[in-house]
Amino acid sequence: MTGSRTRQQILLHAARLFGRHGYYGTTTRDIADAVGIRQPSLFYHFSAKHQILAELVDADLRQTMGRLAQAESFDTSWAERFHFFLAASSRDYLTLPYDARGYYSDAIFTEPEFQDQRLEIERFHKRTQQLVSAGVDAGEFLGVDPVFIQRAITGLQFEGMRERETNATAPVSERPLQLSDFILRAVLSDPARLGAVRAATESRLDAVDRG
Amino acid sequence: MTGSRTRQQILLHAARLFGRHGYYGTTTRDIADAVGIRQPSLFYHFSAKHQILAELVDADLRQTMGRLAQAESFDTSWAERFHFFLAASSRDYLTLPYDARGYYSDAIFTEPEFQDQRLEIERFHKRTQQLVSAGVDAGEFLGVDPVFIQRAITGLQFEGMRERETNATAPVSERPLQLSDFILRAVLSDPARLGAVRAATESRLDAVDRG
DNA sequence: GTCTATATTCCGATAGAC
DNA sequence: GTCTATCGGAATATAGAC
Repeated sequence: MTGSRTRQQILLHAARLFGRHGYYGTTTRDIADAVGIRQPSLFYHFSAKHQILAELVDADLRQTMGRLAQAESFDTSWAERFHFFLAASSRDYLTLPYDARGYYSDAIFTEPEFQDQRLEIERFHKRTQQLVSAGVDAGEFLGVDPVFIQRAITGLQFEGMRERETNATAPVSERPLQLSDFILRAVLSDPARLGAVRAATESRLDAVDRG
Repeated sequence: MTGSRTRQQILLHAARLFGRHGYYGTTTRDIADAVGIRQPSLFYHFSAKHQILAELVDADLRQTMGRLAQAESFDTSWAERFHFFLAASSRDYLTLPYDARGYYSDAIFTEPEFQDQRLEIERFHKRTQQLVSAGVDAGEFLGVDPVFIQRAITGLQFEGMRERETNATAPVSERPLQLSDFILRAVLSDPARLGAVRAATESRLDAVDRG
């Protein structure tokens, strides 16, 4: 993410405060205090409070959509594609200092100033549902409702974000594979495949890290 | 829930608005407009805005804790107890006109005026984790992290509440068993048991309905 | 780029008439 | 039990000095 050091600090602390107290529960004064500047100084870097959240969501959606494209590009089973996507995009919580994925279902995006984000989130949700549908059609997944699964992912990632922002001792490094294992166990027609699927994801994540 | 008709209308519309826009994103004027009264008239029925949310949470926690006690009282396997609790407490979304379960992880409860609710929610989370741990110790469940499972339930129910409040066409009647099946499939050591476990829950829910 | 000072709007809550 | 009128405080955002 580009911008001056102060600008990055604003994004970092805003993401953490939004995660703890929500968008409306966080004031521009709270953000400024966390950064160590006065409240009006925020408006030199951002034209409005909602621009801060919009930029956080845009950056995260770009990365998450990239993870989806990366997963789809693998020449492998739907189970491995899905598991990799879930683990990799969840793991991005760890490597990014801030993350707004948990807001993907938030009612905040019904506000007119967030229309661009709402439309992009809808596209992302649709593509996630298509990934699940493909696995169902191929017989790899049980006849689950793709909309339910997509909403389950959103709920689990929202809760994961909350856990990171509200619980300093959260064992966050285990969560990405816990989450992807949890969802795959719930949808796989043959749960015995999970061990191999997980191993494939681990080797792909290692490859991504090295290259 | 006791109280005059207007008081019940306030609780109903407040729950829906909190679900759509969050606690801070909902103003007392929004609630009053939905009920069809003027904003100060709210304060004849409730001494403060936070008393509205507190009452919603108290009523829901009473019911949910009752479901947990009911599930624990059954002389059966941990899988059947857990599945019944998840389906029954999720189904309460349908029979109650309003519900605040989705807020159980909300940062709002770190505010001092919600201390009572925070402590009761912590007790509820602990008991849920104990139910999962018992199933793990008995070998019925995989060696999952009870804290992760409890947070997963919270995330899934939060998303379920959001779906009900933001999507008028949501197929909400299927969600309770979808949710309990989803979680049980993810934790059962022997996934083949799910059919029987689900059947047991369905017959228990029928029995509960008949009295 | 950050500051002080302040405009403006909005929110929760109270007072008192009916 | 609901209303009109309004208070006090807090929130976002702007103006202009440094």
